[in-house]
Amino acid sequence: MDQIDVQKRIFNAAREVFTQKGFAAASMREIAEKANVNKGLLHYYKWNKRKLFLRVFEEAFATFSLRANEIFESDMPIREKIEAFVSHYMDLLMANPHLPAFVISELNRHPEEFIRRMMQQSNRPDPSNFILQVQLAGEAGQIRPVHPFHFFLHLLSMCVFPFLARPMIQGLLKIDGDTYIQLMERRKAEVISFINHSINPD
Amino acid sequence: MDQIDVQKRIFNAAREVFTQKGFAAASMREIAEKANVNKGLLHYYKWNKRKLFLRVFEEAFATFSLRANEIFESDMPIREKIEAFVSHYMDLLMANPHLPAFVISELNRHPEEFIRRMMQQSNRPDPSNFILQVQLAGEAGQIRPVHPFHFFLHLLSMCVFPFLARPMIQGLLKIDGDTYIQLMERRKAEVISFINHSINPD
DNA sequence: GTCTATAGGTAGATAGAC
DNA sequence: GTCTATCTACCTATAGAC
Repeated sequence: MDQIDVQKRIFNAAREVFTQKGFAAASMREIAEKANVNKGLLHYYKWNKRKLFLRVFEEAFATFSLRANEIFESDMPIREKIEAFVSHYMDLLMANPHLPAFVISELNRHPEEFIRRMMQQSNRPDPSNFILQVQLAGEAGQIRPVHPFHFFLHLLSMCVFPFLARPMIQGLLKIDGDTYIQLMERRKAEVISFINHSINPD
Repeated sequence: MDQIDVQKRIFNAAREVFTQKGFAAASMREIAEKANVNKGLLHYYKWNKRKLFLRVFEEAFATFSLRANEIFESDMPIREKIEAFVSHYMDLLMANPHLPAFVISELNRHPEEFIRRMMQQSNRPDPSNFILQVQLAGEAGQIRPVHPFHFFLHLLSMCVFPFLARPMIQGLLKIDGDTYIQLMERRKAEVISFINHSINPD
């Protein structure tokens, strides 16, 4: 572990601490300890708490928005695209189960700054292609006409929310983390089926 | 404002500060200032930061779980109950638009403690009645048979998630807070219609 | 590059005057 | 009940020895 480049050790430690504790509860001391470097070194490498946090947050946010854009902008028929989104996006969420809560928490802590900063970046989420496709598919009779933006929100909500409410759901069902992942794996088919039944033309 | 009972002023200030900043970023000084009382008074009234926070969190959590239980345990046919839930729960969310992010953030910050503490309380969320009703309605052919727990999750997700992702959605659509509320008011009918189309028997 | 020491600030909590 | 003053602990960040 100590073999790895110091810069990388610092950043990995920062990711771990910030995503677990959030900006306010995190400390530079803890990041330094976890990276096995001296506190002073963080500043030698031109980091401060805010810069380190912004890098971690942007990486986390980009993880989710890039994958979503990838799928939304791909060249697939609407139903396949919905299936691909549910399947691949939930895979991503299962691989990073605590990142969604981190992003949502910090995003709501400074909403104006978030809107200002993130929405000017190239990696911002952009479902416009998908929304247009839903609109056109409805007009062409391929699917039941639905409000395209709200449909996008339905899709995203059903995939992401269970990971935000995870502690509550684990408490309700009295299940452990592994069982939770199994439940989410099973959920993919449930979400796809639920959506497909809703958008079948009358 | 200074007329109000000191205890109530303290608690109102605590609610405001904690829900806006979260536990870690909140300070007793700020709560005291907002309540127009001396810092020392907070401790005179036997409060400390943790106790004050727990009261605020429990109140916020109970707000959402009590209303949900109320609807889930009411005596209504399944379709009416779904409509009532979407309508009344989204009303509650619109009336407290920043509480969901607060609850989800803090809940994920200490998941084990949350599961231990909240799930033993009388006001914990309990959708078991609703889940059973969905199961029975499916068997009776009133609705298409669906996985009852995942269906409950679909319903909750579509109502709550848009309030958690609010800054992102406002950024995407370039709309202000008032327009957002209008969008959510409109959303009620979209969610109800989306669900109804999905659960119509084949 | 890596360390120690410390500056400078703010946090929660308490003691005691009034 | 309400105030001031203060304690202890921790934070970020920096200066400077090695």
